[in-house]
Amino acid sequence: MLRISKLTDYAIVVTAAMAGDPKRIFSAAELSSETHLEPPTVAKVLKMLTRSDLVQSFRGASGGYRLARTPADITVAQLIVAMEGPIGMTQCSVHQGLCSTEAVCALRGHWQQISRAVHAALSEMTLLDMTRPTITHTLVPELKLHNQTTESP
Amino acid sequence: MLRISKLTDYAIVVTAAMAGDPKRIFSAAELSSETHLEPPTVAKVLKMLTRSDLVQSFRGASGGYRLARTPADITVAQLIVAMEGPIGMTQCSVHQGLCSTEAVCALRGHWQQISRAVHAALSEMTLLDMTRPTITHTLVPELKLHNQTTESP
DNA sequence: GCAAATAGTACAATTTTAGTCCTCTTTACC
DNA sequence: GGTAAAGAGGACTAAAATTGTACTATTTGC
Ligand code: FES
Ligand code: FES
Repeated sequence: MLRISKLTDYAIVVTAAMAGDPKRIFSAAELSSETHLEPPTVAKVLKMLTRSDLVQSFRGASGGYRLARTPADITVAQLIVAMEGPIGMTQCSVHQGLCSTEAVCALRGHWQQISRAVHAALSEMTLLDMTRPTITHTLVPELKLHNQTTESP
Repeated sequence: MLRISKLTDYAIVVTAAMAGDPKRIFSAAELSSETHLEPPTVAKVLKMLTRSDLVQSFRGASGGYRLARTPADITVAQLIVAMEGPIGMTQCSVHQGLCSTEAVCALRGHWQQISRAVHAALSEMTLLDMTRPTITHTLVPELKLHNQTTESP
């Protein structure tokens, strides 16, 4: 299914909520009730994002979190990388020894190429885009070109 | 990490091996020794691919498997879909009820857009491409346009 | 009929992921 | 200075998904 983890999904929900008011400092509890996610989960996500410098944290009473940059400068790719590590689709992008003859195997280079393409696609969507009304920048005509033979349940 | 499953990886290794001689009928055992993957694993993968009509199977003595189409007509996207189901990156692409207010949530549509972009990227790589020497069709200049701020170990 | 080979299904073990909790440190405010 | 609010960090449990394997049935060539 080629999916991101739930935690990553949450991270985007939470940051999208923060993007609604980029200057404001939100406590984890506030974000929890706003997003309807469990407080410990929200806290965990925010901590991870803080370590990657995508959000700023303020400790102490009346502390909280704030986006470290403007929503337009935070991409989905960055969020995914922060939560899951580098985008690489195969084991063999990292290790080797899976394939027939490692030395001869052409697949590896191609996987890296594919990963870059995916990364590029994910880099084009920013948090700002995500907060816009859904079908905003409709590239609908373009989409018709790829008629999904593979449906979507 | 946004990765495909190992089984999917194997599927591509196996089909790439078959692409080396598209007309030939390989037994699962042959493919196993050629790819250095365990026989039961190779068998499982081939069965799944058969159900999606990406490979043809021939039962009985001297039976085996063969690609159902030419390598140029089988894309990585098709292989991934065959192994993992439709490409959709989030839960919320399928279910709903995760986000603040489902009705208002702008994310869902954007996720679908992203998934389509990824699918398009994966559709551009065929099995034929995969069997070519690694850096074959270098779209390198194009890649430079997206300077990865997020590195890649 | 027999042997080779796939189909299909079911299962156990492993590995990941999710989710929670607890303790420590920092800071605002009285 | 004391107290309470809030985050940092890590450890731990439980649940889910993935892997890998085994077994039985069916098909086909000789
Ligand atoms: S399949 Fe990844 S290096 Fe060969
Ligand atoms: S986050 Fe997916 S629908 Fe809102």
